[in-house]
Amino acid sequence: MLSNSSKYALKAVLYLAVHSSMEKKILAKDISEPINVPRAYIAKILQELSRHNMVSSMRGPGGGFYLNEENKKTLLFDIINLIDGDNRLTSCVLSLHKCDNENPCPMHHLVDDTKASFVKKLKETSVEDLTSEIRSGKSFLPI
Amino acid sequence: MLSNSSKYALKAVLYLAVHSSMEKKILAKDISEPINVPRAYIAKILQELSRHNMVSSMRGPGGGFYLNEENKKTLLFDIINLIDGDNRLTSCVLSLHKCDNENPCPMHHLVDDTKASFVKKLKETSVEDLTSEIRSGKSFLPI
DNA sequence: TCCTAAATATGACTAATATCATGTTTTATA
DNA sequence: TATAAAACATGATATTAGTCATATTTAGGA
Repeated sequence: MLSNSSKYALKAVLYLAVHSSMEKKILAKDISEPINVPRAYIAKILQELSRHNMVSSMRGPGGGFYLNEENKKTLLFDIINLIDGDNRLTSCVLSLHKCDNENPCPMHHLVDDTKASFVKKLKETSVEDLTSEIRSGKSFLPI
Repeated sequence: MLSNSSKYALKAVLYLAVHSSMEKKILAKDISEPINVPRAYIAKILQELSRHNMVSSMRGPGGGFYLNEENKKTLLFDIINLIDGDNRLTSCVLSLHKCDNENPCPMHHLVDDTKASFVKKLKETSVEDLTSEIRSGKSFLPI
């Protein structure tokens, strides 16, 4: 469904969303431990996210990663697309190029609506939206 | 979502379902071409399916692969599980081990019902079911 | 019974993904 | 302005998924 990398990206961003702010930046190594992702690896992913304006960062002493207000509005869909590539989510289940509603593959009807609704949700849910859920104790971000 | 291998497996089985019978066995190489999967690779997958009774085969001259009536009742879920391993379909989106309905991860609610309905469909759909769809021209199995 | 055609088994190779390591640049502070 | 702490960039390694090749076994037909 999702690559490890994009799962890591989501976990890191959600962690930042809950624990960081402009005044409280967090080091890569202090993100890696609680979300249980290798330090150097999450650093690399954070840099990619930073380059595309999905997380904010500051170099030097007192620096680190954090989310600004704009970052928090990032859609889950955009994070996944950045890390996993454009069409991992939307391509045919059997990877048939010609598959569409006019020329459906044998599994098309079986998965089309569930997939569409999944993608729809990813497109209408922002980091911010999930954050409030976590804050209110409706969901958790453990290992 | 699904690994290439299990997509290949599904395509091969569906191809056999439509084109083969006990009297009309098909060679691995004559399956590989129409479904656009490397010959040696699909052979390997077919052997795995054969070992687990999801396709039938016969060695020697005039041999090949085919589906018997029992094979056709195989559920899509079983094929995917065999190739991709038990919990690829059912595990948490973020790969959190502790994630369940009592302890949902932040994305749990977002994906739970769509995933459940997807798995449900895979569990209640057999190869046979899809075959009739293909035969009646409601869906297609091209490249 | 010998030859050939097929699946089967096994292992080697390749490519993609994931992980690690090292050096460079930026920024704050003394 | 020197030093240290951090992100950033790049490339190397390891692991896994996917692909290929070769040898073995089985079955049918001459």
